Amino acid sequence: MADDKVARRARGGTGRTRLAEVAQLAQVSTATVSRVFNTPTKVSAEVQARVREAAAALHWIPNAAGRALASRRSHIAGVIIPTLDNEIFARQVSGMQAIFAENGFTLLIGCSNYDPAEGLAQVQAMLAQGIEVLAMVGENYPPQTFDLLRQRSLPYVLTYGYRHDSPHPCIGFDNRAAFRQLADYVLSLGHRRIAAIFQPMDANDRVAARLDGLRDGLAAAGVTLRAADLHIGPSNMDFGAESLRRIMAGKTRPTAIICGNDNLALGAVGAALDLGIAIPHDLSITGFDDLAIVSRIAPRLTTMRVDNLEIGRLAGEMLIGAAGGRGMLHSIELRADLCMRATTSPPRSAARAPAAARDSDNANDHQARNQQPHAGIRPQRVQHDLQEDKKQRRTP
Amino acid sequence: MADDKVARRARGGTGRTRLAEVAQLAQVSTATVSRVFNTPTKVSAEVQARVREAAAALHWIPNAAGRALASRRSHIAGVIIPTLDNEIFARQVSGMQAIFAENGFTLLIGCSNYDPAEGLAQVQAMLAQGIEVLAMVGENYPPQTFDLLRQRSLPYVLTYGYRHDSPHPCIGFDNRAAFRQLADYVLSLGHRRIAAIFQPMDANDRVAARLDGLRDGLAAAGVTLRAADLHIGPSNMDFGAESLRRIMAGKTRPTAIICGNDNLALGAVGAALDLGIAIPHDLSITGFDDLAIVSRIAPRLTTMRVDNLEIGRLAGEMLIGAAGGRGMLHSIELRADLCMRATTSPPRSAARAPAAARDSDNANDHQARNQQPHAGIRPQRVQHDLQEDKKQRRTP
DNA sequence: TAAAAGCACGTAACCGCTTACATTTCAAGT
DNA sequence: ACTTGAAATGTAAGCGGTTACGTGCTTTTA
Repeated sequence: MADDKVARRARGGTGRTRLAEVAQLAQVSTATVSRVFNTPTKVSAEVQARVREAAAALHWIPNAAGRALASRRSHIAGVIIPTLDNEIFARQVSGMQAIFAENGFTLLIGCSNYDPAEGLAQVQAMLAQGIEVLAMVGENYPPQTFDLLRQRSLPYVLTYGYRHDSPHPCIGFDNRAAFRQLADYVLSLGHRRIAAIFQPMDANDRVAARLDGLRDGLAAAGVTLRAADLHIGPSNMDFGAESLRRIMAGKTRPTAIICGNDNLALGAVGAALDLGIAIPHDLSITGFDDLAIVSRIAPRLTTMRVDNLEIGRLAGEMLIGAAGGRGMLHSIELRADLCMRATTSPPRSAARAPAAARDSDNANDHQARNQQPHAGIRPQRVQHDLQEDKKQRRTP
Repeated sequence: MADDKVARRARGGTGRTRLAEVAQLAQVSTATVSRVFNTPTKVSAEVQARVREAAAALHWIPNAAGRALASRRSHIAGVIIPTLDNEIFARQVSGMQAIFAENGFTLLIGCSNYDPAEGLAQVQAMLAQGIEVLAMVGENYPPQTFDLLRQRSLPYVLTYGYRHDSPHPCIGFDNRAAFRQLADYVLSLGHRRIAAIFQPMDANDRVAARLDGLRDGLAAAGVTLRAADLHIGPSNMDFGAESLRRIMAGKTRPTAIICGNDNLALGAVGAALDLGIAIPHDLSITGFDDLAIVSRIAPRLTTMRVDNLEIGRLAGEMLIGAAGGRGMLHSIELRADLCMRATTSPPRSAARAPAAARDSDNANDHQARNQQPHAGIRPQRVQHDLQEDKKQRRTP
């Protein structure tokens, strides 16, 4: 009776061919089939051939859920990025995916849209999916997020940013140091009145670090960033353009503008040109990221570059190691390279600039090297991209 | 004896808290816990509260593998794109992910790197993961791919391209018609010697369709595309630039160049400017895609726009419907809108051009309207972006 | 040459959850 | 008062694999 009912129960199933069917066709046990695909050395050649043939004949594709359940390994990795709508994150994901794919891992991608809470939600969803390891851009997530990870002792690594005093393993560059470098460079050109256009820094540790770095540099040179010269808003070209117009509408204009990233810089450059402001003669502008486009359009943007593909790869490799039990999680610092191009030069008032910039007429005069020099010839690329083509590499 | 051994067996498990533990703490059966989270209406309020409390206390996150196995539903969707390194695909994925997330689906992203075989491999991996539905860009996949899908009657939709005679449901625009439109536009400006720079079309149906559309248009006007004027190569700015130099090195230069996409066009424009060729006066250039950047930098590129975010959303919605058993898969054609901007104008030889272009000196002279005009005022946007701001919409 | 040690493969107990069916309870219908 | 049925909960059989153990057999080892 009871047996009847059980037998009558709809034979659930997904309809997909199962390992058991392969086993039946190959006349072996299910265990053997499993071994053929997981530990082939444990199965004789003949049997193996028979099983593979059967599997192929039935178009069998193993069911990942069943496998994950039984083996307690999902072979799924996760990565949380702010948005796919950004070349630099997309590139990181590309690098990571390549590594994970090579190692039989599926990569789950989650976008936080720059919202910490959404980031946490994504992490939870991924934990449900059974990710074995996780990479996350930045460290702006609710503390609870890291508790969850620690609780499950799930290997994770933060990417893009690097802070020597971070409590988490991270792979990236030091935002603060990078902007300090940028500030030093601009100051070395002789600029003393400098404005800044940045993306919002709530929920974005990286941006805050950048601004800190900028301030470090300015402070060291005795220059202050006036409140009126700091514009913070959406990270897009429109805001860059709008901010530039606002900045240049003031009574005393800065001679240089440091932007939080390339998009803002691109917008600012465009707006400046529209206003008839000569770049870099009347105004120097810098970006950050070295988006593919910025070195290919005029005026070629001075910016800083980080090898995001490499960040992705390194993160992938480290996490694969951690998932396998081999390898330890640790931090890796990458260099951010300054790409001096055609949107920076000494200010017109360079004659009155400090010693460093006065020593030699040309020493820091990128303008002379980059823009149409009176001599008519333009040898700028050679000099100009001096740093530009150096490969980025891990800091020793 | 045997019992002893069984009992002694290592208590496997992942270490994660399980539903059973929640049930125990809440003093209910596992079935009830499951119901609380899946069919809450079937559980009384008090019990529900007790269960939720227990789950929260234990930080329980359901195991997706177990759930998938038991329910025969993975709640996983897949999407295959050529590469993440492209704004248009990234945007499609964004749109799709938003919809899927809203519906409790996890989106798996796979990149084929423009390689059909790799695309098939990705599909197989996704089938293993148990995707319930699939979106794929383009239709360039080994036939076997579609067999697999049909075999499992897995709902899928192709995106980006649309062909009324396609055997698959697809959501996108008609590449051929779009390039026909582009060709007609360029011809209407009076151009008769036209060159083309395209990405490779092996393994890329979309590109072939584009070239067909271009040829359709030219043929209708009695113009032929000479072999020497068709340059095919990697879809990047470098190749665009290189091709332009090659084209302009010929004895008789074309007056217009139609590029397969914005990247190629961007490269061509840059190279032309470097050569001192006036755009669009000496040479008109068109792109395709309307990347975010191309309307923000000078000279603003004439191109065509497709709403990729919408494509993603529509695909997501349709597939969600299909996964739920509701809703049918069908094709949707979107418009591709021509964005006439500053890189196209009648050729210098317009005096000898057909009536349409001769009527007014300025009618189609984008150059005059967009670049610094002598008059000082620049009313071009109004006229110029006439079509540019129209929202793209589904073809009725 | 007998005992120990591999090998190759089969058996069956899970993995964590869902869900068909069984059971209990209680208000409504007759 | 008794049947009926809906509502709430429990019981336990899988879902499709993996893998610890067990079972014959063929090689070493002593």
